[in-house]
Amino acid sequence: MNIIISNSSDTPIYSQIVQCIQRDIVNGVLSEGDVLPSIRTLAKELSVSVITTKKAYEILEGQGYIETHQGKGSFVSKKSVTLAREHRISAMEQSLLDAIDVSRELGLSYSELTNILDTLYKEV
Amino acid sequence: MNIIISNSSDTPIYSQIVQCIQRDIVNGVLSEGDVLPSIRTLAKELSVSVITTKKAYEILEGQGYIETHQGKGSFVSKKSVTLAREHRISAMEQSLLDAIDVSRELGLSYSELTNILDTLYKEV
Amino acid sequence: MNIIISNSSDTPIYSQIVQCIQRDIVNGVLSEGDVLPSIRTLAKELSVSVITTKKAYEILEGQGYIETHQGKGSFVSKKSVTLAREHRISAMEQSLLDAIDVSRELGLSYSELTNILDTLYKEV
Amino acid sequence: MNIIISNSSDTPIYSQIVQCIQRDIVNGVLSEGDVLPSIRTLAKELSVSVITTKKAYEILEGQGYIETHQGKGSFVSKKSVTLAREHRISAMEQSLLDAIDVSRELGLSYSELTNILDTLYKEV
DNA sequence: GTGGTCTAGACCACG
DNA sequence: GTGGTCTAGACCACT
Repeated sequence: MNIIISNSSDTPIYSQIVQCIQRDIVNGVLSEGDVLPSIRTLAKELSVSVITTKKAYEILEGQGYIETHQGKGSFVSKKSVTLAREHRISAMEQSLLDAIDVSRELGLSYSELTNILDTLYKEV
Repeated sequence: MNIIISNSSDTPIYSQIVQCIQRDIVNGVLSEGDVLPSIRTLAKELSVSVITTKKAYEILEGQGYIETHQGKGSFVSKKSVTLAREHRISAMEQSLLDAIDVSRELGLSYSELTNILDTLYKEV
Repeated sequence: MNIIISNSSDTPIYSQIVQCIQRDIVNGVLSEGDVLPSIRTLAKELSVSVITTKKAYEILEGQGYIETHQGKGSFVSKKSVTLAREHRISAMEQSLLDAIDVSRELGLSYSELTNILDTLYKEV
Repeated sequence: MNIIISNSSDTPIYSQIVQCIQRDIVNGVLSEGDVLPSIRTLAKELSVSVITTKKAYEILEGQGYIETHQGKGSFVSKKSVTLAREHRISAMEQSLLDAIDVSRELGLSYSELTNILDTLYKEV
């Protein structure tokens, strides 16, 4: 598990934590049943407030990624992998839809759009 | 010119105004030298505070889209069209790059990515 | 007499008119007793409001540069040349004082300051 | 940190605040990473509206002098010292250029100009 | 009429 | 505690 947060970013710290954990679940770095660090441990590691890590865990629990059991800790849930994958797919589709919208707004044809995608794909 | 704002949106009202005007500049609805409605007139039309419309105009001026002169009003600047177009293109490229990143994260091939793009393009 | 105004400048138009006329008096383009164009004529030439030219003339009269006689027009006053010269000298001194202030703030020595002045003088 | 504002001045209060903070950065009174007083605290101290201090901080952020993060406060940025110094130098050069322009307009020689500078330098 | 500055409040999000 | 957004007024300068 690998969480890096940036104080200078404009996305809230708790969101950054949420995204990092979701990413690790998609990547397979975190698997079903794995234990997450306690909110206090994580808060210390990241030098942030306990409130902040707590909020992140609450969001992840609300979305079904993790399950928290009193006195035992937080665990990666069964459905988390499927959830995370669906989440990333819909994010990708939304990005593509955004690009399509703008390309039409700019008067570009479909082949012009795919050419740009092609170029970008080779670059990175 | 056509500005529609939503109070329930989570993007601030002044941002919505900024985006609408930028969009109208890209679309050619607003051209170089055109006068924008006064901050007070626009505020009445949209039923928002004068300060909100003023903030939108200040941002647009800071980005070089418009020029504001005391006692005269606000005007679409010369470089606005170029600026707006560049802005939209880079936004589209960023969307595509995001989609590419996620597709790789999910282990999709390039042809799988373009198939999704193709499907989405026909749908909307 | 040569008045050029800029709508995009942030100095008010009436100030620009005042400065242009003061400058022409210093330069000798306007001499004691010369007639100035009427406020209406000047307003037409410059494509500005009559109120604006009127304000400029009022300021010039208040400072003693011109004299306005009902039905005859506005004339360059006797003391205008002396006035204008003094005005420019004090403006120059103020600029030098500003530069001195900043040079001290930056920790520059007197010789460093004069070196910069020397360089700038040769450049322009 | 030392901010003094004048209500009777014709420069807006928020500009005065901006200038004071820029000056303190040049002087080294404020250094990279230092926390600025919160906009509310500063507003109380100066007996001005929160919006006025906020506007000052927004301008400083736009110019790159400070960084503001929600819930954390405003901090002096890395590049602030360089920025501030460059800013002051170009301001000083502009003052000198203005003085040179006027001296030529008045028909003064270079030595007459430096004599005036010399006199002024000793006076203050 | 226009924008520029300022006030004295309010509610929300973040830590 | 912090800043971010917004309101509903006010007075002034410029055209």
